Amino acid sequence: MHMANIREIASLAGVSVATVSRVLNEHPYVREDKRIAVQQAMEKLDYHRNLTAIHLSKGTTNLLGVVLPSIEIPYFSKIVEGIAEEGIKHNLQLVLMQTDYEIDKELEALELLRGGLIDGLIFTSRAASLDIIKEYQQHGPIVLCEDSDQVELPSISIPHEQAFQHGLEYLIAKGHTKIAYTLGRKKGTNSYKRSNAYRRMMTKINQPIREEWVFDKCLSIEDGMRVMESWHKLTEKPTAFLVTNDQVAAGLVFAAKETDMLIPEDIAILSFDNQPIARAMHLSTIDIPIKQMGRKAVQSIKKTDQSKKNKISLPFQLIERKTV
Amino acid sequence: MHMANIREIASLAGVSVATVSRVLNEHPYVREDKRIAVQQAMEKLDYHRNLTAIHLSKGTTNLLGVVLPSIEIPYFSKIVEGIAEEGIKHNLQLVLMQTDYEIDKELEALELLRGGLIDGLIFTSRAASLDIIKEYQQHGPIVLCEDSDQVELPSISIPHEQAFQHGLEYLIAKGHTKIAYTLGRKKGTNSYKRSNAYRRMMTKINQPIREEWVFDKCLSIEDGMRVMESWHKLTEKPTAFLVTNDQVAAGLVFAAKETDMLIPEDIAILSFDNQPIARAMHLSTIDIPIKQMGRKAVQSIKKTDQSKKNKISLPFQLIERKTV
DNA sequence: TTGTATGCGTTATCAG
DNA sequence: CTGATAACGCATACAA
Repeated sequence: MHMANIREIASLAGVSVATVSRVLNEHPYVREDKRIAVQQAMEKLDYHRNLTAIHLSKGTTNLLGVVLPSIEIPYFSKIVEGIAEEGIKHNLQLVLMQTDYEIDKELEALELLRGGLIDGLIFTSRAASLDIIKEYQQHGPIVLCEDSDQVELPSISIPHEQAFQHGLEYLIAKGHTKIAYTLGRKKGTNSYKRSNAYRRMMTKINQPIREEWVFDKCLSIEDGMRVMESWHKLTEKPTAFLVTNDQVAAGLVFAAKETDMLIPEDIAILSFDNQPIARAMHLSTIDIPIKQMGRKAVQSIKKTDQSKKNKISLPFQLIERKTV
Repeated sequence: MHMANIREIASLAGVSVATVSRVLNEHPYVREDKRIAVQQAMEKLDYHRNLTAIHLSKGTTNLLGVVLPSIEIPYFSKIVEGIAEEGIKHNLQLVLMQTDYEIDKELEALELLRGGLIDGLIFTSRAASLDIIKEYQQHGPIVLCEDSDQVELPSISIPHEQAFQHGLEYLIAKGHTKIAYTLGRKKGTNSYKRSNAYRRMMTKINQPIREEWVFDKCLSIEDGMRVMESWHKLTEKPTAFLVTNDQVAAGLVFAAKETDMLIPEDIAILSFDNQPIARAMHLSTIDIPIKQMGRKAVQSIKKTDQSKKNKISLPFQLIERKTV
């Protein structure tokens, strides 16, 4: 099946390609009879525009890149959901890039931006350094979904340090002083903030910082179960956990059940996100407007004045349920 | 910042654009000194290829479309994970299209194929009719992730009818005859197969088909909880549930706990997928190689002879745990 | 209101 | 081994 192009339409309709292009793009100033002739020609040859050609000609693609470590983690798929919903309003298609936190893959995403394949790029999380990422700003808007201190790159997040502190204060108010915590990725910016809050808080209430009480690479239910299992091996045992997300909390709860431990009597658990599973399991958690983050990220990309407001902070909210 | 093009490189290096293109594409037959001159020119002008131009010239984009109703449902994000992993091997980028089962959005995806923006399209699920989709095959490979009877469109799936029957037989062997079931989307092909198996099996064991025992639109934890709540209102109550996926099963279990019902004593629950939550909650479930489906879908797209094997069937496996 | 000509940045053919 | 030149398909400034 042959794909007709704009030239063939023009000749069949007895007009120039410019006129065809005009009716294609709904320009004013094209005589009605010609417009009709063109439309009939398009109909007859089953004409449809070649999008790549349009992109080359216009120098823009309406494609938005999204880098994320893994789509299977609910936190990220929810951000993507938000990005997708907002993207549709702006007529943007999403190019998804799963990186597993491999810097090379993140660089590939950046190269797509430089290569003009995507008009903008959202990092839902990252492993690459800011200095590297900044370099690519000249090729298109980039936004980070993290609680960043710098202002050269737009970012959007909840204030993680505050939120974590708030969680700790809540646990302390409930009588806990021996508090362990888990992180998704120790090296991440958000994790860094959370650790900051932890150290500050522990110092304040005169508790030592125990390295064996911080668990890295905790993102899934299985990770949560693994943490609970290692809890049993601890010589000194914490009485409360402040964890990465609801999945990890769920894993902790499931594993606790295996050994007939009582939540929150034996161990209190507070998590982040407030995903559906948290409500279903009565998990106490700190709500994060994740989908909203995705939406705002797209809006930030679309803003022409990327310089105007570089750092967007969203609210969090502690939800009291039955695990603390 | 100006983006240099191939012509500028050519003139700076004192060669033709053809030669530049040759070193760019690592062609043989280009003299070493010229190659070096070109490379130095590229270095000096910080040259990087424009991907859109390449795509237009080559008539191919290395972009693969993926349509799915919602990325938040673990079943779909896991397929995407498989697609992403396999896609990376073939140097494919993913264009994700969330449709919420709206036909218009599926049509948009098909238009991207026709417009040459994507080289192929994977339907992880669909609402549009096969007749419509078939029309677009001329513009690129399309593959369906469903248990399809037709052979004009390539498809990949587990045999849902067999699998559902297997599940029913297991429940029956455990002494159940009053069996309810849930579906993700009644109109979907896979659901259709499941319903077929149900009707056949109920007839076989001389049980009536009760419309109030089939629950539509069940995909999430919340849906599962909702179903359990409506169970209480049933005049005639089933003793077992065969449900869409592990999330729905989890919802049933959580809701059951609210009213102190015992699983499996009061109600048996068997689900599909075997996602991590199933192991964590000791859910009896029918394992589906979801990620593998995604991988195979990409492989099927890449195969030149789309006619060769149009229907791929993957194995399923019943995992006995503690909810039946 | 319309057409011509040029540009977008590559690749590929073909002659040399 | 190299270069001129024609695609690829569309948009658009400019002239008419």
